[in-house]
Amino acid sequence: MSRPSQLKLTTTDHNGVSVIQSQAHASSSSSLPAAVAGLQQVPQLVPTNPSAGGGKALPPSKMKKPPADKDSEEYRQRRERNNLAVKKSRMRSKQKAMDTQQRVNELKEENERLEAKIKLLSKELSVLKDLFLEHAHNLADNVQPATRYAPGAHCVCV
Amino acid sequence: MSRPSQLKLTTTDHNGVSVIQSQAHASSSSSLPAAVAGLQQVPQLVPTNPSAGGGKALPPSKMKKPPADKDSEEYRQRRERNNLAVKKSRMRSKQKAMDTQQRVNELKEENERLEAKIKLLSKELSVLKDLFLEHAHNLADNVQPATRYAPGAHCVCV
DNA sequence: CGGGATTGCGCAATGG
DNA sequence: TCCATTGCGCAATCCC
Repeated sequence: MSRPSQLKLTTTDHNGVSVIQSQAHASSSSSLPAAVAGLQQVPQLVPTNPSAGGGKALPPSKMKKPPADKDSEEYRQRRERNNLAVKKSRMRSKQKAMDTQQRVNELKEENERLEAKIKLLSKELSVLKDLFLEHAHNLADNVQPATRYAPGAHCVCV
Repeated sequence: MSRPSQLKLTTTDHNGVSVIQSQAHASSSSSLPAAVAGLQQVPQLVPTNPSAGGGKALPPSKMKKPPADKDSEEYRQRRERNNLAVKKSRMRSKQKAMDTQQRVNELKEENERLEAKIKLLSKELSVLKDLFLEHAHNLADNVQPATRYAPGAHCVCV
């Protein structure tokens, strides 16, 4: 049935969110080449949505998703891991795209090859048929002067 | 041409930047958590490096690069525009990828079609050639013994 | 419940 | 100057 997997999320975001970002730390970031983008994103209120709509069967587990303490060491670790995963995923995605593009090129080439072959075969066939025709005419002339083929008729022996 | 395009930004360690972004606003409806990504990025030090290395030809224009005043109205405007552009660009990118994939499928189909045709033509050609051989034999053997076709051979005149 | 893989998104640098 | 593209990080999900 329908897959509600994709939230719509009409983000008409006006984020006028107030944020406090204090982070005085020697981020152990993986020394990215361009630390250029040393940004940081500040999370916004995360709805600790406890009792969602139809929820009911779920045991009342604590459901704690603390505000992702940016200072937390574990947090940074998770972030770094994810960043890595993201990079990997994107690389593969890009690679796949390139592969697909290349496949197109290969197929196009192959296509040309095949078309050329078809052209060749067609020509060969044509020549052979003409030969046959001629032969047929000869036979007709010599053997049966009476039986004439109408113009355009062919004699194909199979 | 040395292009200092890539800032190195040796963030050796004091990356500890603390920023305070207070913009308490009646977040009115925007508090919508559903706006899952209502984040904000905090910029990092942007080296307002005025006296760069080899620069020289450029007229001493004001060279104003205010560290992106987040509060600036114009800033927000630019950001929003860019976000829009980004979204658009990504959409096109994705679309292109899908198109490419579809192209692969089409080409594959076309290929099969062509190969089938080749097979057909080849067969036709083969038959015709055999016929030729047959006739050649007949002629060579003699000019008399009428039907002397090999078992299975046919002579069809059309 | 954990953890990598994806995905949508915003920011900034850069290209045109 | 503006838009387009691209690399990157964050967070929410998806999916084992």
